[in-house]
Amino acid sequence: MKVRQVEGEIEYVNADEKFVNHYFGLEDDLQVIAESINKDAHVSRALEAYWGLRLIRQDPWECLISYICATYKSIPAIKHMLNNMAQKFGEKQVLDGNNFYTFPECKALAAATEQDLIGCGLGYRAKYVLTTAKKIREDNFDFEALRKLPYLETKKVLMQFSGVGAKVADCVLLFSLGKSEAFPVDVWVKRVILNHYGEKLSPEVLQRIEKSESLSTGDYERLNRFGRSYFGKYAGYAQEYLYHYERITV
DNA sequence: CGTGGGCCTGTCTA
DNA sequence: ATAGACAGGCCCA
Repeated sequence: MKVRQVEGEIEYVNADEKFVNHYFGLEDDLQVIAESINKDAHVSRALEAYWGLRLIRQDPWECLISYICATYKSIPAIKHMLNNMAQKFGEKQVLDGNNFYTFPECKALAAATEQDLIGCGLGYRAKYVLTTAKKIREDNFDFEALRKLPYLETKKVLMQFSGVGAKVADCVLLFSLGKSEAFPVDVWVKRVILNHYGEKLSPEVLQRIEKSESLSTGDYERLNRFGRSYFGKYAGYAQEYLYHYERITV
């Protein structure tokens, strides 16, 4: 499948238009979403600066494993790891004479050894990926069933997997399970909140997260809850715009 | 039940 | 060039 964007127009080259629209969130009504999350001048600036930014709908399995791998890693390093895994455990596809590798199936990773995965550069994450893949296979786990559950319940289920804490769970909920109220708090979102929403938190909490490098479980919950209650049912979209704005612009 | 320390290793900077 | 810091957090004590 091949698709590209040229001058704001999307070209569907041998691609399933319906799939592409769904995958890139093109069906989402940005006007409605923007009205819903446009609570203050700062998020308003972010919306204007990156108008058109949307949430993708990844495959939940792929999303889960990718974010397990993403912990405590830089983005280039994450890409590298995922490429290694795809080459070693994915299926080869040829398009226009170029080789590509699909994201590995659960079956393939469950059959891997820890050393295989360490060889892909996963480090200590190898154990998490392996344990999670095996559990999904043993339980015959159904990601689709999660779509019917409410946000908090779904999050609890995901957090039972090895290597999945609140942040990873929130990312999977947002980017693959359609839970638009999920509000992942990573280091960048933490900076957003410190720099622009400090007055929304209690002074004690504010002071604590300012001086600490990492986020405790409790403080993650507090920032996450702030995002969801302040921005509402499309908090995840607010998160995306604010995150992007903080990374690129500020 | 909440909190702090340790962690594989690829990238980037000094 | 090569060492050292840091990275889209999680687990365990």
